Amino acid sequence: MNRLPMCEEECVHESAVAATKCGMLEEGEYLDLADLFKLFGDPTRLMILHALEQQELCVCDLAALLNLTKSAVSHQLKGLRLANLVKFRRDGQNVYYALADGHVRSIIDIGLEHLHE
Amino acid sequence: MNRLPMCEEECVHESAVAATKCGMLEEGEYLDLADLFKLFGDPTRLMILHALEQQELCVCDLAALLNLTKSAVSHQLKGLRLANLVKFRRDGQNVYYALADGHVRSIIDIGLEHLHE
DNA sequence: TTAATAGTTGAGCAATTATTCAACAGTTAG
DNA sequence: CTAACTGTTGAATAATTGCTCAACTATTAA
Repeated sequence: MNRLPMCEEECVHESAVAATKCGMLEEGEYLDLADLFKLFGDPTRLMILHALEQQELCVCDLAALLNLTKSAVSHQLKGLRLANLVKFRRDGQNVYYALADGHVRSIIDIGLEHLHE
Repeated sequence: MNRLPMCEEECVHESAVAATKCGMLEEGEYLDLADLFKLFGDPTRLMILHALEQQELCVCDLAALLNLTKSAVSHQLKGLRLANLVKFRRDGQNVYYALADGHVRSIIDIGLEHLHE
């Protein structure tokens, strides 16, 4: 996000850049989008999300499934909660987590498709 | 990826965990998938990808469009290249980059859909 | 009430990463 | 050839981040 030296302005296809600039989103959109995709950029969170694709699970289940501490799982779930990727309900001592909507599955599926082609 | 203390094994819904475990992928898949999504987890790379959704551009164009140095753009493009998200062709002094396939657009679109709902 | 279990949270540490800088390679023009 | 330009690369730095640890809250049972 720094200012450009003049020489970098000279070598550009100006009309192409101008046209592309019109189609760009506001900077905040890219920041929000990046924060969302960062959540998919960690194997632990991907495993949590993929597990929850299959069924609702409590924190302890996820910890046992993935060989992690409850604390580590809870920290990751917090990020997923704040991004509205998972929802939760308390039942007695347990807190059960589930996917909030179908976007998680869609994104993971496209990612796997890309890897396997 | 540490070993669990015994107490964490006791509080688990064992059949749910066992069933979920069967549906999980191999660990390497989650690592690869995370590496892929990490590329979407940075605003600069997202802007590069979104610009290339609109048209093929050279490194200098991207640098001017995004107010970055050519070096910064080139570094980011390297990651995108290694993940087969972008392709490139040289024409004289310029190297033109374009999206490699439709997965980038699909993933970004779903991400935006999630943010805006 | 006390004890036990499930879950959350904040601080701190180790590892990852985005950018800058400087040097280098490839192409074109004179 | 040299000079100018586009683009790449490696090292270094600054910022981010995932996990652990310890302390805490909440619910249940005795």
